[in-house]
Amino acid sequence: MKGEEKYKAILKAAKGVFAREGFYNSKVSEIAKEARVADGTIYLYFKNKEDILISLFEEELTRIIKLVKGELEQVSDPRDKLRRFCDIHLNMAEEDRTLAEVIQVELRQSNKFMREYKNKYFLAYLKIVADIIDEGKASGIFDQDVRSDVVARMVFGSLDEISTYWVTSRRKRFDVHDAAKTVGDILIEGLVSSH
Amino acid sequence: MKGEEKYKAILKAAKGVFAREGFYNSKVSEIAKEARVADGTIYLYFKNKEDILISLFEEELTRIIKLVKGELEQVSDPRDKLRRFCDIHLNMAEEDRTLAEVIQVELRQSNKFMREYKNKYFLAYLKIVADIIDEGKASGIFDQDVRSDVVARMVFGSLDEISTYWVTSRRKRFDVHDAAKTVGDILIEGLVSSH
Amino acid sequence: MKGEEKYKAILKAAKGVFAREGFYNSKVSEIAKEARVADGTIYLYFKNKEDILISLFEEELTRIIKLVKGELEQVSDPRDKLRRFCDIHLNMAEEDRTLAEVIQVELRQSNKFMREYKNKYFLAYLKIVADIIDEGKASGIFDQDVRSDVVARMVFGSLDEISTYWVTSRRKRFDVHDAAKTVGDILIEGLVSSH
Amino acid sequence: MKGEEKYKAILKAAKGVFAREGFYNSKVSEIAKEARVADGTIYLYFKNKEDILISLFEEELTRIIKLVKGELEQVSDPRDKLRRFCDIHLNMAEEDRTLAEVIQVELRQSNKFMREYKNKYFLAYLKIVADIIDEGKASGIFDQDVRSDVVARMVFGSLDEISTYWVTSRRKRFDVHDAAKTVGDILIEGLVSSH
DNA sequence: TATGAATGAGCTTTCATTCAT
DNA sequence: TATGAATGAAAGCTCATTCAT
Repeated sequence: MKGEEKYKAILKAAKGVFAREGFYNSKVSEIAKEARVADGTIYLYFKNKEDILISLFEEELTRIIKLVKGELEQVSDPRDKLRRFCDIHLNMAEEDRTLAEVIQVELRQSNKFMREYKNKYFLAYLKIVADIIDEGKASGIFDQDVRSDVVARMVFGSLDEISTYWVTSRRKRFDVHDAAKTVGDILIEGLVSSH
Repeated sequence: MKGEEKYKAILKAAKGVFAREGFYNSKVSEIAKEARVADGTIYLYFKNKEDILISLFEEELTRIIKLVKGELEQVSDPRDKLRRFCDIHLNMAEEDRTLAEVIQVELRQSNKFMREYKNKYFLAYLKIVADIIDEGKASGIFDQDVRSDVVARMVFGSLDEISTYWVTSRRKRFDVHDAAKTVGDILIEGLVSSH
Repeated sequence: MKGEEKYKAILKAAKGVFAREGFYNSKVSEIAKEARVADGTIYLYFKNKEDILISLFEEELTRIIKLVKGELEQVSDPRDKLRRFCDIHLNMAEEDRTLAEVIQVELRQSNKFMREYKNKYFLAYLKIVADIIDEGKASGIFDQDVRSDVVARMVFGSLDEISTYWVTSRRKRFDVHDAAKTVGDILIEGLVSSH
Repeated sequence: MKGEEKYKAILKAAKGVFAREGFYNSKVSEIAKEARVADGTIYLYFKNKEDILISLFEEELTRIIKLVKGELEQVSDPRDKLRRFCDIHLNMAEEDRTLAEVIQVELRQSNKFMREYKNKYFLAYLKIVADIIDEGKASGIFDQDVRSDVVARMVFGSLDEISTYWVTSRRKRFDVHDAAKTVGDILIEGLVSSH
C-alpha cells in the first residue's frame, strides 16, 4: 500500500468512525487501526484530526457535486431538474448511510469548524440548487420574486431533515423515493408562478 | 441567589457557552464561572455536563412549544397557521440567536445523544406542524396524499436551515420575515390540493 | 435527640459505613444520612473524617477492654485466661461482624493513621495479653525466655487473621469456638515450660 | 529504557509510594514522577491505579513464593520447615521494609479489593504453610486434630503482626531472628502430638 | 515514509469541609 | 446547636500529537 492508497484508506476509515461515534468521540487511534496504518502515519497525510474531517467533506462533496451535475445535465426542464435533485440527494443518503450520517451530524459538529472553514464545497452544492431556481426564474416558470439563495437553503434543509428522519428511524417508515417526490412536488407547485 | 435562581443561572450560562464553543469544547468550569457559582454547585443541579444540555433543551422547548401553541390558537385557517408558524420560528431565531445556535448546532452534536435521548420535546415541536397539516387535510384545503410527518420534517428542515443561514452570515443578507413569507407561501402553494 | 445521643448515633452510623465501604470509600454525607443528622452537624462533634474513625476505635476498644478484663477477672490460671481471651476475641468478631471488619480493615487503612495516632487503646488491648503471659511466667507455668510483648503480638495476630478468614468466607467453614480452642491450645502447649 | 524496563520501573516506584503514602493517598502522578515516566505512560502498562497494586502483589508474591519454596526444599523435617518459614518471612520483612509495608497495609486496603480479587497468590502463599502442617500430620509429628487451614492463618497472622510491630517501631526493640525462633518454637511445641 | 511508544495538558467529577441562616 | 447548600481543590484518566528509530 503506497501513498495515495493510504490517504484513501484513512479517509475511508474516518468516514466509518466519524459516522459511528461522532467527531468528538472518535479517536485518531481507532481510525488508524481501521485504516491499518500506525497512528503517526495519519499525521503524514493530515495536519490534525479536524483536517481529516475537512478533507473527507471535500473529497465526498467533490465526488457528489460531479455526480449530481452529471445527472442534471441530462434533464432540461428546471422542474424536472428539481425533482431529479431531490431524488438523487435522498437516494445517496439511502445508499450510503454512513456518508449521510457524517454529513448530517458532523457538518454541524463544531461551530469553529463551520465558521472558520468557509466550506466552499458545501456552497457549491447549494449553488446547484440555486442555479436550478435561477434557470426556472429566467424561463418564466418559477416565480420571479423568490430569492434563489433562500430557496436553495429551503430545498437542502428539507431534504437533509428528511434524510435525518430516515436515517435515525430504526424501522424505515417511508420510502425515500416517495419522500423525494413529495418534496419535489410541493416545492415545484409552490414555486411555479401565476396561480 | 437561591435554589431555583441558581438553576436558571446555570442554564443561562450554559446556553451562552454551548452556543459559543459547542458542546464538546465547552468547559463545565466556564459555565460555572459565567453563572457565578462554584464548579461543584453545578453538580447539585445537574447529573453531568450532558444533563445540562438535555435540561436546556427541555426548558427551552417547553417554553417555545407553549408560546407557539398560544400564538396559533389565535389563528384558524391552516394556511395562516403555517405562515404564522414559519414567522414565529424564524423570529425566535432572530431574537435569540444564542438559542438558535444551541438548537441548531447542539441538537445534532452527537449521534448518541440524539438517538438515545428520544427527545420527546423535539417531537412535540414537530407535532405542532404535523397537526396543522392534518387539519388542512381534514378540511380539504391541503392535498390528501402527503404524509404529514414527512411534511413536518420538511417544514422544520427548511426553517432550520434558513435560520442557520441567517445566523452564520455575519452581514445579514435578508430579512427573516421576508424569508418566512417565502417559505410559507411556497409550502402553502405546494400543499393546496387541486391545481 | 440531644448532644450525647447524636454523638453516639454518628459513631454507630460510621461503624456500619466504614465496615461496608472501607474508610476511604466512605462518604461523610452517607454517615450523616444514616445517623439522621445534617452533614454539618458531624463537624460539631468531630474534627474531621479521620477523627470519626479514631473516636470509633477509642469507644469500641474502651468498651472491649472493660468487657474482656471483667471476664478474665473471673479466671485465675493464666492458661485458662489465655484460652478465655481467645474465645472472647473470636466470639466478639462473630457477634459483631461490623466491628470486626472495621478493626481488621480500617485499623490498617492508613499508614499515617497507624503511625501518628499512637493508638494507646490498641496497646492497652495488647497489654491484656502481655499481662497474662507475664503472669504465667511469674508463676513458673510459662517459659521464662519468651518476650511477652512479642507473644502478645503473636496472639493478637493469630486471632485477627483467623477472624479475617472467618469474616471474609461467605460460607463459614469453621466454628469460631473450635478455632479459639485450637489457637489457645497450641499457644499454651507452646508456652508451657520444660517439655 | 524500553518496555519491560518501564513496567518494572513503574512497579518499583509504586511500591515505594504505596508504602509511604498508603494506596488511597498515593497519586498516580507521583508514581509517574518517581518512575521518571509521563503520567500517561502508566496507563500503557496498567489499566488503572488499582491494577498497579494488584500487579505489584502478583509480581512480588510470585517471587516470594518461588524463593520460599526453594528454601524449604532443602529441609525435610516439618518442624524445621516451619522454623525456616518463620525465619524467612520475618527476614524478608526486615530486608525489604517497603515490601512489608505494602503487603501489610495495602493488602487490607479495601474490603472490595480483598473480596473481589480472589487473591490466588496470597492463597498460594498460605498453602505453603498448610502443606507443612499436613506433612507433619501425615508423618505423625503434628497433632491430627488441628485444621491445617486454620493453623496456616495462625502462622501467617503471627508473623505478619510481628513484622508490623517491627516495622512500625522506630527503635527496633527486638531482633527478627529471635522473634522468628520464638514463634517457631511456640508453634512447634504447640503442634506436636502426645504431650 | 512508517511506526507506535511516549508524552502531558486538560477535563470532568467527587466530596470533605465551611458558613450563612 | 443544627442545617444543608455551596464551595473549590484535587486527581484519575484520556487521547491528540510528537519523535526516536
